Amino acid sequence: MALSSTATVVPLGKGERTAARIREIALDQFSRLGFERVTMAGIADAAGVSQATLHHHFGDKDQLWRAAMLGLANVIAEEERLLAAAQDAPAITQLRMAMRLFLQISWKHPALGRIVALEGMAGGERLAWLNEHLLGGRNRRLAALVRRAIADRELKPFPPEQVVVTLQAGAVGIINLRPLLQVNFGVDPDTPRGRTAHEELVLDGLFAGLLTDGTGVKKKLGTRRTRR
Amino acid sequence: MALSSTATVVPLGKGERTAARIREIALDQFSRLGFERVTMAGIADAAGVSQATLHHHFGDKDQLWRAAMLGLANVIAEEERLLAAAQDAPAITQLRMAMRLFLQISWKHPALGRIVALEGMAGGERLAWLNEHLLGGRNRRLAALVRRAIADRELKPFPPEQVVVTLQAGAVGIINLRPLLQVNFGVDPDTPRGRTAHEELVLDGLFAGLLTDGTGVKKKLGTRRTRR
DNA sequence: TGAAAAGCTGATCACAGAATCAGAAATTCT
DNA sequence: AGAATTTCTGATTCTGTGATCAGCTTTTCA
Repeated sequence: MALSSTATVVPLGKGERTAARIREIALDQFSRLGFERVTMAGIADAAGVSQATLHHHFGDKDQLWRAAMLGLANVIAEEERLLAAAQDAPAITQLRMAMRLFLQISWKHPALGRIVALEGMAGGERLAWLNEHLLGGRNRRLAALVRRAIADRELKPFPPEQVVVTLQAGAVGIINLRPLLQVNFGVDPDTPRGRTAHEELVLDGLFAGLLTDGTGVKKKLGTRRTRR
Repeated sequence: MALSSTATVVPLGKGERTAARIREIALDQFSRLGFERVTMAGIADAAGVSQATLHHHFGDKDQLWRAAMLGLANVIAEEERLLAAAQDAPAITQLRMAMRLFLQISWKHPALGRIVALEGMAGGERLAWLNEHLLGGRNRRLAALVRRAIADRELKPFPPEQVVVTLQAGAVGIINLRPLLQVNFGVDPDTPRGRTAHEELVLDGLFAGLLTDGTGVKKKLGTRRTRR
């Protein structure tokens, strides 16, 4: 039940507090199990309220889902803010930073990656909603960065939209297929060490490629950490 | 309702025919919607039989799921066979071929990638089953190839298991996040042209990296097609 | 050809989960 | 304090879904 820092200073009333708690729990469950496997009773239980309370605050299950998703808006805004600080850097640097940020943020807020993967695969109305309200702007901005990086001759001239989704899909896939990693190789990526190794692998793998440059020596790239 | 070529020569009886049809439809629906969103009634409807028939042939929903999944065994066997033909080639070549095969096969049998993604993300009993009965051997074989390729100094020395899952996740993610691609950029990867471009992007992107080598000229790699 | 087995169905049951509602309890407002 | 409003609940309804079963039809086979 660790709650995120809601930046509001207003001392929210009782109703708003339980509503917020419900939203958090709902976000967690929705992202973990997917829409269908989540039950109103389950959320109510975890939140320590009656099922009817959920309906009182949010109407129906769909509306609760949307309310919960808006909790991710903060997360994305956080990424935007950190990225905006580097807006004068070369496009390729910003791109790399964006991917690193996404991985780090996905680590801090696992719901983000899981939701993108789950709904991105399912398609349908919920994906459309997510895109309109949460992801669309970010994706368009990334595509613009890719275009600039290609113009700068820093990226190979693949179709920019596909590059964005490739980067995104790679990251999302890797974040979410952890169970596969665990089941197959007994590796636990849920440790600080494992996580860092994973990040490096993803970033270097995607950007610089897995192949050596022929000499057997891994060329060290600019992987400097984003300052916090 | 285009049915795949069941290689059996025995002129299967009526019961086996409908059972096979049910399995096919079930595989399609399970991979598309995930276990929970699939209903027995839906499958029965699509197969043109009564719901009770499903239970007659397969017992319960879980058993039907497993029966349907075994349909993928052929697909994986097909990959194995094509790959075995190149077992004397360098490990890195085999790896690249394996990835290309996986992409091509996933195109021909979309259920494979979707299932791996869906269940790989969900974890749980069904993933364990899949791993034991379908994917485990393949993954271990890929890991061995990666190890050899690293020993040959062809791949950077990342942890082999993570490399496998990275490759797999990248491919799976890209195959399955098509709706995301479509929603965001209006690109339709479901065309021969789009598909090929996609394959190249994934393979070159993952293996050689998205970055140019500094000269702005894309180094052409051995992307020769597997003969059929 | 006739009996046995296999294939299949409509009807029905049991149950989980979403949604509703009247009213109790708590909070806010004047 | 007392009214009004908000917050919350237990009980209930309703719908969708998995599963069962008795019996009809078709196929198999001796």
